[in-house]
Amino acid sequence: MEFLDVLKALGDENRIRIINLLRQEALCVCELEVILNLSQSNASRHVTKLKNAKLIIGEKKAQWIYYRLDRNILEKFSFLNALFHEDLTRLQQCQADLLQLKKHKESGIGCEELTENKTMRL
Amino acid sequence: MEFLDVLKALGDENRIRIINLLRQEALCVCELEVILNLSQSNASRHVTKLKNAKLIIGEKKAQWIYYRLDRNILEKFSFLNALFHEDLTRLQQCQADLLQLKKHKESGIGCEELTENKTMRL
DNA sequence: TGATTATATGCAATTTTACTCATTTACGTC
DNA sequence: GACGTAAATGAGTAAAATTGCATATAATCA
Repeated sequence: MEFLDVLKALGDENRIRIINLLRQEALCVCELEVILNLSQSNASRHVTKLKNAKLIIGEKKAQWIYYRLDRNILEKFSFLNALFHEDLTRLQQCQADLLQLKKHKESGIGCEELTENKTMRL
Repeated sequence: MEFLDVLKALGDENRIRIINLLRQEALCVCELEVILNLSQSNASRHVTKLKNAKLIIGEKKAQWIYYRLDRNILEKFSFLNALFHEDLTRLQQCQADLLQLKKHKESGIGCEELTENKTMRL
């Protein structure tokens, strides 16, 4: 059942935290890596698992791949709406992670901003 | 997070099938065993896991323990309502299991009925 | 009391999952 | 083309989960 793949993909703390961040905005692996303090390969593997479960999709932009929630699956399994938009928002860890995300974005050391700054400096 | 325990408990086919049956009515381990064709210890272990995640509670009656969904958790995590009452009902396997449950109940060889018949025969 | 039934659990085997390290592939900059 | 960064993946390991078999406990019945 693909339904079970979805549930299995959700049964991991790191992947729940990733989902929570992507709920807010599209992010690439290197950003998830920093915000959640995961190793590169570990972050990538969790993202791959979420992608295989069709919970997220990635869009390539230059050398980055921006991952975001896939709306198709939200329509397919109605429990995901409640899970993502209600239950997740109440979790302490998820709230803390969103703060980290905000900090990270404001710090201006995001992967893309860095490149843009480099470019601007030329 | 107890939230994660719930998600992990749901990430298994046998446990989803158990949940699906208990959605319909309270059942004891020996009935789940027959309907889902699981070994006794395996059925018991899955039930224990669901119980630990507080998804189900058991009520002892004579030598049986009747397990049913715990309404408290449904109020705590809103996604469970949609999951149990919408998404589960659409799964082929779950629909088939409900038919099996019906058959099992009608057959009159349920654990309690058997005892009742025995009693009546006396 | 002794036999039967329902349930839980200790132990061990097997499978699955998560993780790290090192490497590869792809894209972009100099 | 050489170098640097992003992302994926192969290999290996450690931890966790699933399961079966045998046994233990508790309740019921004869």
